[in-house]
Amino acid sequence: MSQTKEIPLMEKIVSLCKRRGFIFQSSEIYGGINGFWDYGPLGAELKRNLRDTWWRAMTRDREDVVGLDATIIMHPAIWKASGHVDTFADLMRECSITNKRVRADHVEPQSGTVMRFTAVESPSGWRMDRHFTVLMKKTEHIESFRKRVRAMLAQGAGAAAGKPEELVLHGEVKIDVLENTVDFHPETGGMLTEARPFNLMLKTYVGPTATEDDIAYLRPETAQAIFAQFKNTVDSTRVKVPFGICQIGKAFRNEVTPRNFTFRSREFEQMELEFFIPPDEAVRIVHLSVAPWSEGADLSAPQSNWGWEMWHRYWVAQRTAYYAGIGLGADVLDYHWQTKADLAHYARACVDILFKFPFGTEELEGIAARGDFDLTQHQKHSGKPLEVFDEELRAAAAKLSDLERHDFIGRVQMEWSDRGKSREEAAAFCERLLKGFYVPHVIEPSAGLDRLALAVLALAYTEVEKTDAKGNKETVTVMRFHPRIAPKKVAVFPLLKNKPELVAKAREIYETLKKHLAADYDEGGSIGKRYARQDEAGTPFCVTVDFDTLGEKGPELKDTVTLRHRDDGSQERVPISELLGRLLPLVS
RNA sequence: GCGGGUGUAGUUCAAUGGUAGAACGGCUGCUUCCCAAGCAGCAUACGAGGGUUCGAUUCCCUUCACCCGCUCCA
Repeated sequence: MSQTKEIPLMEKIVSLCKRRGFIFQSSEIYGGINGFWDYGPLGAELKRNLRDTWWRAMTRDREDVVGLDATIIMHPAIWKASGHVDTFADLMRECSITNKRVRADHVEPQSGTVMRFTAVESPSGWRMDRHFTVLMKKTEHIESFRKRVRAMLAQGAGAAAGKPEELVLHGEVKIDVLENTVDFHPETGGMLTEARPFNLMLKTYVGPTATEDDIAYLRPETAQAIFAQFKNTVDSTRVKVPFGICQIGKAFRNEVTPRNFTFRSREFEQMELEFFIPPDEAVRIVHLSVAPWSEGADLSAPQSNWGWEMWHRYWVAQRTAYYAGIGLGADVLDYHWQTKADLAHYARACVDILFKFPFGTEELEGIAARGDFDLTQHQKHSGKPLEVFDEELRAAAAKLSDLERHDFIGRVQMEWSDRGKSREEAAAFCERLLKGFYVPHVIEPSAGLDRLALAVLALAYTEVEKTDAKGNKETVTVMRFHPRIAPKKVAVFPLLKNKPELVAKAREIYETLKKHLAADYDEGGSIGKRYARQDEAGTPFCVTVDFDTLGEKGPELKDTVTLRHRDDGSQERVPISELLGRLLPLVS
C-alpha cells in the first residue's frame, strides 16, 4: 500500500493544535506535567469566544440569571457541607489483582479459604510470574473458584492475556482458612492492598505556617460558591425565584487517570448555572396543580405552574439550542438519562449531553435536578437560613381552609415518606411553606469549557483532497469553526507585498476591521499559502486587495476587494465600504 | 494505580557506539502571484537524570511525558 500510514484522527488534531497554537502541553520545556494543558494564541481566542457565547446566552440574553465570580479557594467547611471532604478523602484499599477500589471501612468481614497461585500463562505465550492471593468463599466450588480467578486475571491483564478460559494457573496452594477477615475484596476476593488516603481534591495551605490546621482545597467544582453566595445574591439584587446564578471558572481534581488530550484534565474550567425554582409543593399551593411533563410539551417559555420536571426539560432544551447556535447540532450530540440507580442519592434526575468525540461519545455537560440538597446542606452547616420568602405563596396559602391545609399536609407527608423522609420533617417543611418560606430547589446545567473547546476543535477538523496545478494530489486541513466562535474572523492580504499601494490599502482595511472584529494581516508567501494558513486557523473570511482595488481595470472595480469564504473557497467582489456590514452579523 | 507501546527540528519521518539527514512548515530576498507555484538563502532536534565506555542520540537503569487497554470518573 502507500508508505504513509494512516494517523488516527485524534493524533492529527493534537498535532494541529500544537502546530497552529491552539493547545500546548503545560510546562513542555520541562517535560510536561500530566493532566495540565495550556491554550496558545489561537486556542485562547477560541476559548474566550466559547466562554463569551455561554455567558451571553445565560445572562445578557435572559432576564432571570445573574453572574458570579468567586474565589477558587474557599472556607474548608464548604467542602464538608457539600460532601466532598467525606467522599474525596477516604481511606481506600485496592484489589491486588483487578485494582478495584473499595472504601476501607466498607469491607464486610468474609470467611473462606485463602488460596495462592504463583504464576499464570496463556497458550499464546503471555505469562505473568507473580503471587496472587485470593479468598475462596466458603460455599464456592473449587472449579468455579478457579474459573473466577482466571476471569479476574484476564481482566486485570487486559488483551495480552487472551481468553480467560485458556489461562493456566500455576502453583496453587492452600494457605489458610480464615473467619471474618476484612483483607479481601468483597466482590473479587482478591487480597486488598494497605489502606491509603485517596483524595481527589487538590490541597494547599492558607497562611505561611502551613500546618494541618491551615489546609484548604482548590475547588473541585464551581457550583458550591454559588450556593455559598446565594443569600448575598438574593439580598443584593432584585432576583426572585425562579432565577439563576451562573459562574465560569477554574476547578481542580486530582484525576486518577487524565486521558484523551484535554478531555480529562486536573485543572479545568466549568461553566455552571444553578437555577433556583420553588418546590413543587409551593407551585401546587399557588396554582392548585403542577404542569405535568409529557413528550412534546411546550418548553419555549417558562410558565409559573412548572414543577422541577418541566424546568429540567426546559434547561435541556435551552442547552441544546445553545449548542446548535455554535455549530453542534443534533447529529453530533447524544443524551444519556441516568437511571435511578446511577443517580446520586439527592438527585431527582440527571441527563448528560454527550458529544461524539473521535475517542468515543463522552460527556460535555450534565443537567441535574438536585432538589434542595445543596442549600439545605449549607443551611445546616453554616447555621444561616437560606430560605426565600414568596409573597404570592403566602397569600395563596392564607386563603386555604383548615381542611385544605390539613389535606395538603397529609399529602406531602405521604409523598415524602416514599422518599424516606419522616412525618415530622414533612410537617416542619409544610409549616414554613404555608407561611411563604422555602429553600429553593435547583436545576444545574454544568458544562465543561475545555471539553467544549475540544469538541469544537474535533468537529471543525476537516481534511480536503486537492489537486494542484501540476496534478499532484494533496490533503489540506480546514478548521470549519462556526464563524461565531472562530478565533480570527477575517484576514486581510495585499495580493503582493512589494507594491506599496497594495500594502497601504490592505493595512488601511485591516486597521478599520480590527477595531470591530478579530482580524489578521498577512503578506508573507504566496496568496495561496496565505489562504491555506487561514484555513488551518479556521478564519471564515479572507479579504484580498489587488490591482483592481486600485482602479487599474477601471473605476467600477475601484475600492472593491475579493472576499473569500473558507468552507467552499468561493470568492466575490465586495466594496470596501460594505465589508464590515457584511461580516459583523455573521460572526456575532 | 496495573499492563503494553512510543519519545530525534514546529510537524511527519530517516540514519548512526565517533554528537544527525529529509520533506513540509517558519523566516529573509526576488517575482502583476487569487488557493501551500518557482528561485536563492537562513534558523531550528536526539524528553530529563544517572550508569557502562576513550567516546552514548544509539547499550543499561531511573524518571518524566504522550498513546492504547484495564481501572477510575459528583
